[in-house]
Amino acid sequence: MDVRGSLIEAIQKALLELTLDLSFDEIKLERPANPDHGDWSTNVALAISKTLNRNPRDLASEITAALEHQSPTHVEKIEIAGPGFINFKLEDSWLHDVLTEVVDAGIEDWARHQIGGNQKVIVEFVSANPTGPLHAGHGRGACLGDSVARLYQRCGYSVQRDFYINDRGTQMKLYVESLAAKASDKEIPVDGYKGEYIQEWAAEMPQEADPFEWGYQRALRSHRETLEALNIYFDNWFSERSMVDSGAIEETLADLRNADAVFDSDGAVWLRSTNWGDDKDRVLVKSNGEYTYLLPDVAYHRNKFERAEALVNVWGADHHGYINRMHAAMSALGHKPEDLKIAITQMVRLQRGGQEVKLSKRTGDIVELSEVIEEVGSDAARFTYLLLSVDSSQNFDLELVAQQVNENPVFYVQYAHARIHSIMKKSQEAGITRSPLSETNLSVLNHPSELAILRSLQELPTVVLRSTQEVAPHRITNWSRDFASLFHSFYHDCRVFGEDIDSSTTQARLWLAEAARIGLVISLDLLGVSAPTEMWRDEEGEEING
RNA sequence: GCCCCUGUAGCUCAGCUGGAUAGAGCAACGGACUUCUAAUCCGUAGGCCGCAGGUUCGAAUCCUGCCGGGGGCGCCA
Repeated sequence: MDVRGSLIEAIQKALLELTLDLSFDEIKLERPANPDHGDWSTNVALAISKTLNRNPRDLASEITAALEHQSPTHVEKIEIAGPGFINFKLEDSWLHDVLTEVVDAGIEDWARHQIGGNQKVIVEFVSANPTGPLHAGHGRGACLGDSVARLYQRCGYSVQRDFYINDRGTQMKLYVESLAAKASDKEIPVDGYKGEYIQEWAAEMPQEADPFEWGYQRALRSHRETLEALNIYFDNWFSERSMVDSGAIEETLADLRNADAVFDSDGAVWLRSTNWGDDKDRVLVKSNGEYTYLLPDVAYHRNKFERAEALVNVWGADHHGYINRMHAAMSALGHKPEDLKIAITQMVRLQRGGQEVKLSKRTGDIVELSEVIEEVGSDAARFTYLLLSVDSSQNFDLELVAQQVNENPVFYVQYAHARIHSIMKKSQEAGITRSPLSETNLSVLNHPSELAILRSLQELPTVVLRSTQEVAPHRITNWSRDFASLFHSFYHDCRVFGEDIDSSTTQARLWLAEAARIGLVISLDLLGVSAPTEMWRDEEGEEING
């Protein structure tokens, strides 16, 4: 059991002595921001004082007295502060235990959770129409979805990545018509696609090819290649058309009818989504007999629920109005809304040197995601897309991310990793071998910079958990920045080896570096960013990754 | 008009499941390379947390209203 758990248990026991029965989860233990407030702190006395109608400081002193009888491990001092906080000052040894835990768990198991219980989760993301290349805005959803999938995996879920392909319907028809028109030098339809790529792809298309099938495959290949450049791979490319062929769409409609969730009006078939909190009922089948976008998508979600117990969708901000109707449809089919989690990413505004670059797919002046990757590199692209909360809109400045290394934190984090490798390599070259951890005296680690690294490592499991629950990989990005900063400080303050460093210190610091490496690799992997072992910079200041 | 996101340092943003003195990066200024990579480190300065109420022992965080910014409100996808 870690310190946190044993402290909470101790508090629980102390409360029982005062005939107060609180559950483990009711007792909050926090890491205070101010070091003067100790290593851990609880507000439990404040929280219960109201219902007991007692003075919180009196309660705190009674709880503290009961705690002191138990003398919990690592606890050096217990203090009451402010309105009634109970602060625990711990011996440094608790952090030395953290080091051992981290190294024992390793990259594989530190900050890994089993809360998923191998439950199947499908993360659906990107799902861009196969009507043209992915643009820069898709990058955010792509990086987010992939990172969320990695987070779920780390929390013990069995994850599949799904890409839903709208390979039928109006937009597809317009795309194919545009492509065919361009190929035969005819006028592109009024609402058609007019981007540069239409011309390029039309020129590639063999004369005898079926524009529909060829155009569809061409767009899919474009998507696949771009995503692979970001190291993103899908388990399922799910075709909308396939559900027409299999009858799944009609089955879905029948299921909705059986659930009394549809009605006919004005010659159209409607989903009674207002029954489940939507502002309007929604058309499923138009009066001309064609499906709207909604019905096949409902069928697709029905299919996903056949394959998994929980679903996560990553949608763009323009789809937010769609959440209610999809939840309504799933409720009608007997699923729980909380089993379909929908993350909305706010807009990405692409800029180049402060000048806005338009994202529109139909102006013909698009910036493709592949161009972004080419310009800034996969690592910088992923890190940048995952830097902000998805609730904030993002200005992604290509020039800044590609060139101004100082404003670009990805290199800062990767450099910390490269430095660790350099320490390992150089110490080996100096003839130092790392002795087993069990034979290493960690108590020499007492410099604030050393202890700060261990404190931060101790927090990573919590960060991972919250990141997953909140669909918020940016917490990982921010943790990795803060952690890299702590490592760089340590690097400066504490030399690992050299003439004036005794061998026991060298040994302990080598293990500290190893623990730091584990933390960095885990966090970078969750972001899908590489962890280079060397990074050098040439004389012009351009970065070169090794 | 309705719905979603948002407003925190000059700029870009964390922090929001209520906690103690609100943080980081960049920009500005001043320091640190004979030593494991200076892509680094240390320091200084910089804040009515949009505004006004409310709840609370305690509010950047929760609630209400207002103001500003972005997005969405089709038998389009």
